[in-house]
Amino acid sequence: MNTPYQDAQRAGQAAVRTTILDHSIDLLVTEGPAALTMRRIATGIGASTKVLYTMFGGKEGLVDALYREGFARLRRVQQQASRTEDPLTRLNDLAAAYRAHALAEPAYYRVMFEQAVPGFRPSTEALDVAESAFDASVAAVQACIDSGVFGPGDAHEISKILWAAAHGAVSLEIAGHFPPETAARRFDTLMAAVGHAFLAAEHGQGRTS
Amino acid sequence: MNTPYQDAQRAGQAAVRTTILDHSIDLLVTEGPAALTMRRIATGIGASTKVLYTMFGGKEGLVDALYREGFARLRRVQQQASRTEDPLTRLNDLAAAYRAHALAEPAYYRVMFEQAVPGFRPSTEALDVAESAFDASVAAVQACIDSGVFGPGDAHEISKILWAAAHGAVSLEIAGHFPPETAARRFDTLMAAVGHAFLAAEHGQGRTS
DNA sequence: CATTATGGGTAACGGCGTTACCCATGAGAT
DNA sequence: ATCTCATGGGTAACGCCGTTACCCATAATG
Repeated sequence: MNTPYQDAQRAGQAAVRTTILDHSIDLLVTEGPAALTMRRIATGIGASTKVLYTMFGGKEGLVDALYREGFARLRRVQQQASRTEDPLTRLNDLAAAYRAHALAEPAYYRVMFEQAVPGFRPSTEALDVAESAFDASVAAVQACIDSGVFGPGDAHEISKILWAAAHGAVSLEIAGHFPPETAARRFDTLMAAVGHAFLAAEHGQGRTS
Repeated sequence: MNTPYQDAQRAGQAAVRTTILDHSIDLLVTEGPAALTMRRIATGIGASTKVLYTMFGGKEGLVDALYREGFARLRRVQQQASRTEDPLTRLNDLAAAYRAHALAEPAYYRVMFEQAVPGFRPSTEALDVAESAFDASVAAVQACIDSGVFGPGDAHEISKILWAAAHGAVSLEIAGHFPPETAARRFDTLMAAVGHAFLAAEHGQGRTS
């Protein structure tokens, strides 16, 4: 399919690509989004800015790659948190892991949800990557439904709604609207309230079509 | 207390100040956060950038003023939406108004919640202004508690949790994670689910301390 | 009328994303 | 083996940005 030359070329490009991304991530995490400039990345790896442009097409493309990486990390964290057997406590663990991860890597969270890079909008492929970070959550919700803890419903839909709730609480916390002492309690109260609405029990509020 | 001269001087400064803010808002709403530069504001009002710096101290101060204005508008919208008598439908109206306002003025929403201006963090006074935008919501929750629709609880706390839920759903919608057709339904489902947890009825989930 | 403080305009500094230009390098042809 | 030529990366510039040092006109004070 490819000549050995093309393979080698491509391998070299891939190596350069990961080098660039590694250094960009380093800048992002250690100095924040403001330090993420094309010049600093280029000089940091000992190359000229031209390389970044031929390889990523511009800052937009580079940030898109970081955006994907951010959700890939979230996905990893979510999968590690979904080993618990009991479906309901597993959902709890996933929510807690979501908040912990957001607070632990605020730079990524800003890129992912707070438009830290001024004009950036994720591509549709990037949004798909983001979507896949919540596979574990969907599976946990499905397990809750299958085991009868939750009433019947669309696991995908319920997972999205849980995500919205978790994201809202974490987002306000990071934005400074929730004081640190109360933020954790409010997060737990909100997640418990939403989860409660989907329980199989008694009365039929909160169904999803 | 003040000499007439000082009064006149101050009046002139206040007029210049509102002129600057009006033009900044105009730029923000019509061209988005990227167009909000000190140079464009200055040339737009026919002055030099120096005026902006003597009056606001820098871009940070100017954006802080816009941040306050954004929450002042939200406050106004919320108060207009809180004329309904029945407490529970009033809460519903407030939530709907919150989402409608966020979608109608995305530029403000970005300044308020998505760090549209790269390094900006609101001052504590600005956060207080933000807080006051939710007075109507707190009052509605208190009315729900007083009328027995909600169980006993801290109205302030419950209002914050409702805010977090609404914000999460709207934020994901604006970020592109919720397709337009489903966003409204998800918002309603989430708000219904959270509200349901605080109803006075039967079982005691979702209390707030 | 002379002096002095104040406030705003000019023009610059350093940094940003981006790109036009140029040259070295190496593949393919003769 | 030499030549031609396409390609990829470095240099340096362009036009922005936020910010500020400098200068001068204006107006209050003696």
